[in-house]
Amino acid sequence: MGERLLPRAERRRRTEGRILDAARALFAEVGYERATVRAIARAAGVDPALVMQYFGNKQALFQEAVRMTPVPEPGLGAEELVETLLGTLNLKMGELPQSTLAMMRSMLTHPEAATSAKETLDGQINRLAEAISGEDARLRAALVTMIMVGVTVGRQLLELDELRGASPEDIARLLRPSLRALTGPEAS
Amino acid sequence: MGERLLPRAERRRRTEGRILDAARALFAEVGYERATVRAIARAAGVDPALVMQYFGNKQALFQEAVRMTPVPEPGLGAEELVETLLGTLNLKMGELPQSTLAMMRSMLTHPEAATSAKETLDGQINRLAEAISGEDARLRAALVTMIMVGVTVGRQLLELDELRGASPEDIARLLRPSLRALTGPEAS
DNA sequence: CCTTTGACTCAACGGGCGTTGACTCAACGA
DNA sequence: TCGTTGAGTCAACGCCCGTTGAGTCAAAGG
Repeated sequence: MGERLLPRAERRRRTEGRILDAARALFAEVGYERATVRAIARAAGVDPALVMQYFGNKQALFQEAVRMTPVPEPGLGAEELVETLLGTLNLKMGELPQSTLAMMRSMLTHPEAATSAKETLDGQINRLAEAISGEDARLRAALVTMIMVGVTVGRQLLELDELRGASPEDIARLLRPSLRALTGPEAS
Repeated sequence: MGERLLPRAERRRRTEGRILDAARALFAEVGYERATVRAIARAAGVDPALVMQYFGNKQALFQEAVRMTPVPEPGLGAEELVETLLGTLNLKMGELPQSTLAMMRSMLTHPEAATSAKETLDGQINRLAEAISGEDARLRAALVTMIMVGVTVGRQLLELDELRGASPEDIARLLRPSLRALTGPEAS
C-alpha cells in the first residue's frame, strides 16, 4: 500500500525483482513447462501481461531468472577445488541458489536449460581438469563434476530421505575420499 | 501390407508393441510433457484415439512404457554389486534400456516419474546398504547410487562430450576406486 | 451367410497455455 | 497547469493439447 507513492524507477525495479524471484522459485520447484507465466505472475501479484512487457517472452524470462555470473575462481589446486565443491553442500540455508536449482530442474527436459547446464558444467570441468592435469584429466574432472551433480539431484531435487536426512558435513566427509581418488594423489 | 491378413490377436499385440516402443523412445528423448500423444501415435503409425483406447490416458501409457520388472538379485557382496553397477555402463548398445532413460529423463519435472524413480533408487539403496552394513551404511549406499545416476545423466541424458567420448571401460576403471571408498574395505 | 465383435479412424470438444492490443491512471517534466 | 510518459490491467486471440463418441470395415463365428 505504501508502495503506491514510490518513485517510478524504484517501483519498477521492485516489481521486476518480485517477478524474477517468483520465476526462480517456480522454475526451481516444478521446471520450465509446468511453471506457467500465469502462475508466476500470480505469485508476484501482477498481471501476466506485465511479465511479457518486461521480459518479452517466457523463454527470455527463464534465461534472466537462471543467469549467473560465475566467480572465475583463480587457479586453485585440486584439493582446494574439491573442498570448494564439498562446501557447496553446506550453504547457509543448506541449499544452492534458486537460480541453480531452476537450471538443474529443467536441464533434462528443456533444450535451453540443457544448453545452459552443459555450458556451466563444461566450465567447471575445464577448471578442474586444469588443476588435475594428469592422465585422463578431463575425464576425471567430468566424473568429479557429475558426482556432485548426482548427489545434488538426490538431495535437493529428488529429495531422497537418506540424503535429506544427512548433514552436509557427513556427506562431505564420506564423499571426500571418493573425490580424492579421482583428482589423484597430487603434491600439496 | 502383409499385416492386413494377420489374425486379430496378433495384429493387436503388434500394434500395442509399436505404440509402446514409440512412447518409450519419445519419452526418453524429450520427456513426459513434450512427448505428445499425437507425436507418439504418429511415430507408431496410428491414430491418437487408438492410443487412448488401448491405454486409457497419457499417464497410464507412461507408466506402462516405464514399467520394469527389476531382477531381485539375491544377496551379493558389496564388491559384486559395485561391479554390477559399473557393468550397467557397458550394455551391448552402450545404453541403458529405453524405459530406464524415459524414467530418468522425466524424474525431475514429472511427479509420477519422480515417484517411480525414487522407488527404484530406494530399492537399489536398500540392496546396497545390506551389502555394506557398517557405519553410515544407508548414507554410503545412497551416495554410491547417486554417483551412478550422476554419471548416467552426464553420459546419456546431457551427453557431455567428455563422457560420451570415453569408453565404458575407462569410466568403470576410474570410477571403481571412488565406489570402493564408499562401500568400505569389506572382507571378500 | 449373416450377425457380432473388435481394431482402427475421423472430426470435434473443452481447456489451458503464451501472447497481444487497447485501455486506465498516477507520476513526471516543461 | 497540462500534455506526455510509463507502470500496470483487462479481455481476448489463436494454438495445441489430451480426450471423446460416433462411425467404418474386415475378421470371427455360429
